[in-house]
Amino acid sequence: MQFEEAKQKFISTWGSLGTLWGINKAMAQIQALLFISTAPMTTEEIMEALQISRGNTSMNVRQLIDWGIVRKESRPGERKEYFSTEKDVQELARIIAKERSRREIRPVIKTLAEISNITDDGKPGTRELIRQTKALYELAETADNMLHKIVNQKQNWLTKSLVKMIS
Amino acid sequence: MQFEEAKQKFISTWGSLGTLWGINKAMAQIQALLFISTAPMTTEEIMEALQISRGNTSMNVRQLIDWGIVRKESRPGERKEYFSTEKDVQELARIIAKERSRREIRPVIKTLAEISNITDDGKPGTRELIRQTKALYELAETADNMLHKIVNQKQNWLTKSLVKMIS
DNA sequence: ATATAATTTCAATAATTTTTGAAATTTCAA
DNA sequence: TTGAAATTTCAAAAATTATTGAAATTATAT
Repeated sequence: MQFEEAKQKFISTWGSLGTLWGINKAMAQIQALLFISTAPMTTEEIMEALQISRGNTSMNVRQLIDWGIVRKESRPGERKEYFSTEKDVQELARIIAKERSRREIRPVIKTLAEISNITDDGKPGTRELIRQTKALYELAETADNMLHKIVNQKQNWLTKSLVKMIS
Repeated sequence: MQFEEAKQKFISTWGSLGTLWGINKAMAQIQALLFISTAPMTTEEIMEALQISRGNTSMNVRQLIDWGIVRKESRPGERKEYFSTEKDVQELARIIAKERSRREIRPVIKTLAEISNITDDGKPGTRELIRQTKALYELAETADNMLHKIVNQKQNWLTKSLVKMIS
């Protein structure tokens, strides 16, 4: 496999993986492109590399900036903007985990808490609803906390010491 | 909030959360419905409760069975089938984690390994591609292993002892 | 074995999501 | 300031994904 092929493969793999962390294909592909780029890129260059429109590029780059994954930089004497992504995978994981939690997990946990707190009228249906939503609530809460603990770990968890620890 | 409202809210919340674990809305809603049901349900009852078509119900129930989350049971003297879901949240989490890993994470890890193993021709672009895909590969591999370790934990990880452990 | 209830399949349709592209707006070098 | 380059916006179009419903198939109580 040559460079160009490998590069395309990486971009498309990462792009289709977008769903896994809750973003769309173009957004994930832009991030992938910047992630393996040796220098910040302009809108024009991104459009060219991924064969997508200006509007699409603009909207998705903006979203990546909202997520805190991409940074904008300007160069003196030049009007156009240059974009680059967070290059450290651990920091990337930390940002993604935090954002997904905030955008999707926390709201669900909140709703589960509300539902599991309805008044128990003693009917079996109500009982089961309360019991099961409570169980889900606890699971979600624990998982979410655990995720934060792991990604915020100062020491490098890639060293696998953490994995060994919980084995 | 009354039972009916709470029930609908739970089904729709869980349904929209489907994307988080990679399944579609109808599939997630059926699972939600069964999860808080006090007894196994027939196709007819699911259709009625969720207001969806027979075909849709059939396909999504089958998919849930493929995932190993729903079980079919038949009763002597009755031709129709009854469906029920795994009721234990930890077991549910275990199944979902295992399936998502197998279906989506492992294939991506495999691709990342392939890409990071292309021959280094010394060009900066190639260097960066290799460096970054390797870093992602290691992160993904570690995270995937960790996930398995956690959900397969025999002792109840909801007790938060595990969370405390890695704090 | 048969009749029929139950389930599955799948082409057609609907709903949703993504992308485009051109007009409107903003930005900043000169 | 000015004006052109750059960016953003957003309605329309395209692409994708989900759902329907009726015909075909399967399963089983009698």
